[in-house]
Amino acid sequence: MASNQITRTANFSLQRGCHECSLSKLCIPIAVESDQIEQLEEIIKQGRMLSRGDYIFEQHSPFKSCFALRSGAIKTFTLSEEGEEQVTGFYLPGEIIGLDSVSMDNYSCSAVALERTSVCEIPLDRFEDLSTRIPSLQHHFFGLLSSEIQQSRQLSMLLSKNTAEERIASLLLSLSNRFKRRRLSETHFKLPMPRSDIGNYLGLAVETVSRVLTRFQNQGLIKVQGRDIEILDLAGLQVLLKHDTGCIEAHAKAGTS
Amino acid sequence: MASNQITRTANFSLQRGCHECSLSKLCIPIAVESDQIEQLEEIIKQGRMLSRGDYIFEQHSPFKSCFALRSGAIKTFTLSEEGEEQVTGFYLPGEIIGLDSVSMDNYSCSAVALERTSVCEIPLDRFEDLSTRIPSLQHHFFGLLSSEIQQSRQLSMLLSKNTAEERIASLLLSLSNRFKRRRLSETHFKLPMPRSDIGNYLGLAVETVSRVLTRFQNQGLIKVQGRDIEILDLAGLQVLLKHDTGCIEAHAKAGTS
DNA sequence: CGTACAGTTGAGGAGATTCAATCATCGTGG
DNA sequence: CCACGATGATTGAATCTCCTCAACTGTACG
Repeated sequence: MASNQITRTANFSLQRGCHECSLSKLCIPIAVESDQIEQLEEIIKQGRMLSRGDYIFEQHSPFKSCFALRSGAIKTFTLSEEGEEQVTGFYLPGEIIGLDSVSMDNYSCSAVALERTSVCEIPLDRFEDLSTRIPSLQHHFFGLLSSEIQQSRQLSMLLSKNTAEERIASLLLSLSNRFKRRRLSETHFKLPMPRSDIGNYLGLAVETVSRVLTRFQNQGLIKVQGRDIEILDLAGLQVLLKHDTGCIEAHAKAGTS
Repeated sequence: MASNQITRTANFSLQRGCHECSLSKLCIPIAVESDQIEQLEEIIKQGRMLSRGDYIFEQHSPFKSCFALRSGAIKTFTLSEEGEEQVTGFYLPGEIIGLDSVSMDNYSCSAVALERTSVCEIPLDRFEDLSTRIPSLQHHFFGLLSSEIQQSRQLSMLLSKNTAEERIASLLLSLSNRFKRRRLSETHFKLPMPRSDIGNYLGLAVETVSRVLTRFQNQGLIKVQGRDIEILDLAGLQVLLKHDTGCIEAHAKAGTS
């Protein structure tokens, strides 16, 4: 059971709170004045640690909270009746998961850690309450939800119109951008997910993902070594997507407005 | 210019307000007490009429309002740099458009009437303001945005995993459900959009849409006569989608929670 | 009544999938 | 510490679905 896995890893604070968090300029705190940040900290449960494979929440279980990702990486997915998995998103630090289940009774997907990960819990009833008192917070949250819609739309567009190469280029560039935003290298990073998850997410067979990556390598666009990716020709990848405006951001998840 | 088309059709009230609107149980009013409904009416501009081809708003123009669809039908779409159209959604009475642009500076897509249509305008700054005073309204709007995310996710899943037949079956069933919700026939209706828009939306060539529809007809699932659709075997269509839970609702847009 | 436009139908081709086999990598236990 | 199994990743060959191109038919509207 997932719930066991969650409780197995103790709840302890990595840091004292949002005001000291290195991600505060990417995450929710960006929406509130510094003198209101303690009200935010009051409702947010800090830094739960998770190991790879641990569930943050499970599809169909009662919805209570969204989660802000502090470190690590998370994938969300749904299971069909036949138990087939469908990956719906990858999330990196500073991004928020569970937005698609807000004000639903149950989570519409499961979330699982792809590596050692820590998250902050945002109980939504208390957050809604706080939002009515801090209009800028409400405004920000509307924006988060809205941009999540837009990003999901762009994913749909990517899936409906673009080839395998374009889809994978798009994902690589999205990851690159998101690493860059955190002041990490935009050209050299490690994929947090296996090929199978990439394929599942992008509507491609694992084999196709593999083939495209080696093709990119042969073209001198990237250098692949397992999950280690080095982008040699950023512009070259971008050219592949020139068709669809903004699809570079298609997988970038909530976090900035 | 689209703005000309908008002003060309005069702004006049079809009905006095939300409290008399036949869609009040599908639309925003469902979220507020009857004694608060006048506060809602105060900020909502009623019943602007539009002809086929008229724009409700245009991509990249400044975002101000969302719109509730009162009658008719609307499609939303984006244009790529090369001017290629990408249909992002179809909307029917009781549903709300513009949610993907909330708290953005500009609309992220254009919205155009597919037939004679009337809409109610919801200026978002005033709506946000009202939301802080009516928590149930804020809660409802969070829910609207959230379910829009979910529906967009389900569309992504549909596009990434399903065949042409499954996609089209899904759209037909979605329309059927949405007509049913408005107490119209769920088995006999008129498609508000041309085949090209269906194909564009579902990531299929027009020819494929046509072929699948005739195939469905030959299989006795439906009866097609141009845009006139009669579903002869509702269960049969549903069987085609048994794989993906919920994708029947994938195209159903915001309106109920 | 003819000109657009929307929709249908057919033939051929391309991209991605599936099936199958091989290779690499990582964590674990002997 | 190395061998081993398991999982992840790669590569090849055959197949299939859907797209493209093309021609044709039907329909709406001036």
